[in-house]
Amino acid sequence: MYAPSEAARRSGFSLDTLRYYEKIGLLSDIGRTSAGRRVFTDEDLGWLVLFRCLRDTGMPIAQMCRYAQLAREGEHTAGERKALLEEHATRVEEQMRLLQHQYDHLREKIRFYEGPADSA
Amino acid sequence: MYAPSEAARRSGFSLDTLRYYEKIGLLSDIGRTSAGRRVFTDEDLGWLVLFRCLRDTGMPIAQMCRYAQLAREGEHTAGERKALLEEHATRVEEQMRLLQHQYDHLREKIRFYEGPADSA
DNA sequence: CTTCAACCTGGAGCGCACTCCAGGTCAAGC
DNA sequence: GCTTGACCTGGAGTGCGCTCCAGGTTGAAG
Repeated sequence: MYAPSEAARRSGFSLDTLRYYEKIGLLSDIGRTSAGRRVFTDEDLGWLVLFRCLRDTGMPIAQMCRYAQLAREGEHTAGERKALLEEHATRVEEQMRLLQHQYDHLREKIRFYEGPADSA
Repeated sequence: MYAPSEAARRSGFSLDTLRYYEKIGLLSDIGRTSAGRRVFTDEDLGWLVLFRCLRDTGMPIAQMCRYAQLAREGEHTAGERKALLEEHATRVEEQMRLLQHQYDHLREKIRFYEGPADSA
């Protein structure tokens, strides 16, 4: 059981972002104290860790919502969920290749500044 | 000498983006025909390739503007420009590490769907 | 000579993912 | 019992990087 600030700290999302994620239905069934304050469980934290992973790899929020929705629908959507993650992983691989490629370019550009004269 | 559409095709930026880059001063001194149409040189294309590289690696436009401004100021800013690129390269390395890390997480998550039962 | 696609301008609009704000509630420590 | 700070809500605002639009011009092809 974690207070909002603790959940924010552990997940790396801001308090506002946690509230936002609940508002748009990405997080659901977040517990509340009698006074209405949110209480995050370890399971909620697990979701947040997943969302962190998906966001850091560039998945749009709409797609995360879709994944979360599927998970709520039950075990029979496991195949679809897996497919969704695999498609995403493929896109991430593409992204990594591009990033590596452009990084190499960048390093080459920097080398121009080390050797002979250059401009631009 | 390239027409706008050709420059767009070769650089991977849209026509609107090329115009936008000129408007904000990222591109400057783009040639014009007597009728006012843009004419891109090989040097301009070289800049666009660099901008493509920097954008793809996540550099904010403001920083690219700063780099372009330095280049316009002359050879004596070479050190500063190099430093700017190196700092950026360092951030890109960080980004690559994070991406790889989260990609590994993602692959692990996918493996859960392959083996025993799982949810979430 | 007409047509049509490519181009021009200034400025408005958009999509995304938050982020901030005002005004209010509540719990714990002094 | 009062202060303080973490929390609540609904809704407005922000920053980034484009993207689109209206209304007009140009120039090569048929």
